[in-house]
Amino acid sequence: MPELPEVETIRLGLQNKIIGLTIKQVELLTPKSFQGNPKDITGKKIVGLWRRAKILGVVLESDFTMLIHLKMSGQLVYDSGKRPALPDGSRGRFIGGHPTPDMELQMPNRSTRVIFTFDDPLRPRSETSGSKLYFNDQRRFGWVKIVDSGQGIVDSLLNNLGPEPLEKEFTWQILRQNLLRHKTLPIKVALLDQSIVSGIGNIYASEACFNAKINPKTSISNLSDKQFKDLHKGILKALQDGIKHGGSTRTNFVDSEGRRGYFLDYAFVYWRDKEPCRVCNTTIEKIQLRGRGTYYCPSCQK
DNA sequence: CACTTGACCTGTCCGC
DNA sequence: TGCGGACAGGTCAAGT
Repeated sequence: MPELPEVETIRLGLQNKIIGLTIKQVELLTPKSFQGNPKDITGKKIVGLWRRAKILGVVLESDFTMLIHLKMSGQLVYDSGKRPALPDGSRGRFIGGHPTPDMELQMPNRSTRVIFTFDDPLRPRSETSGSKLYFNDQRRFGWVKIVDSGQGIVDSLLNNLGPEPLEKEFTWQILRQNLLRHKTLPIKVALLDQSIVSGIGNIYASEACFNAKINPKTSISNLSDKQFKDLHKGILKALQDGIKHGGSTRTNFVDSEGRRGYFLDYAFVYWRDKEPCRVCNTTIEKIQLRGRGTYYCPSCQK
């Protein structure tokens, strides 16, 4: 579920917490979730943190970068060790009405795969002190990968990705050009293709089509230039709104402090089938496209 | 070549 | 109550 806005929310939260910290220990509770040698990053200081598409990069001094993909159910939760990891305010309702079991708020929990412990500058001699970063992943699709920072290795792993939608080089003309490589695809399916535009997943693909007033089934070859422009704007709005509300939590997304995101309280179509359109009151419909749930307003999106 | 399906996983929900 | 099956959705490999 983490898409660009969710990963960006995590990056923004971690940025002022872990840069400058030194990794003291790496514990692999689920070794399969971690590729590479933990020794390559142990004792190294974190000097940078970036996001490309849905991938986070943790840059370490002297040669290594740790790439993290959260896939469906990944979380990165930071615990300073100085106060409760998860403030009481986070124990809110989840969409769908599931109260959050306290157990899931404890770190570590049964979905914790990797624990990073940092040197605590305040208590450098203690073995047990130090803040921690927990990589949790219920479904184990996500991964952490240690790669050499140099020799273009990181670039080669990222170079099949399409443009970053929130960067200025992502124009409507670029969007059109990349989409026209696949003339017959339904537009919503194409938006999930990371080589066309990166970072969009199933939630924001439906929302972007709604914002542009385009039916998600529409074949790319049938789109006008006005519709490419509207789609470009619709993508930006969906992603920016997602970031503004701290991401989308349908089941288990949380930010770096364990807090849910609120975008779905403002979404127009995603997970709103059988509910009235916020614009025209028509009942929102759900269909399957390429096996993925797709939501739209049959009246606003002809 | 264009496109679809299956695999990877776990947890929840629904019908019988 | 228990059980089987569908569903959730990111990405890649394999299949049509």
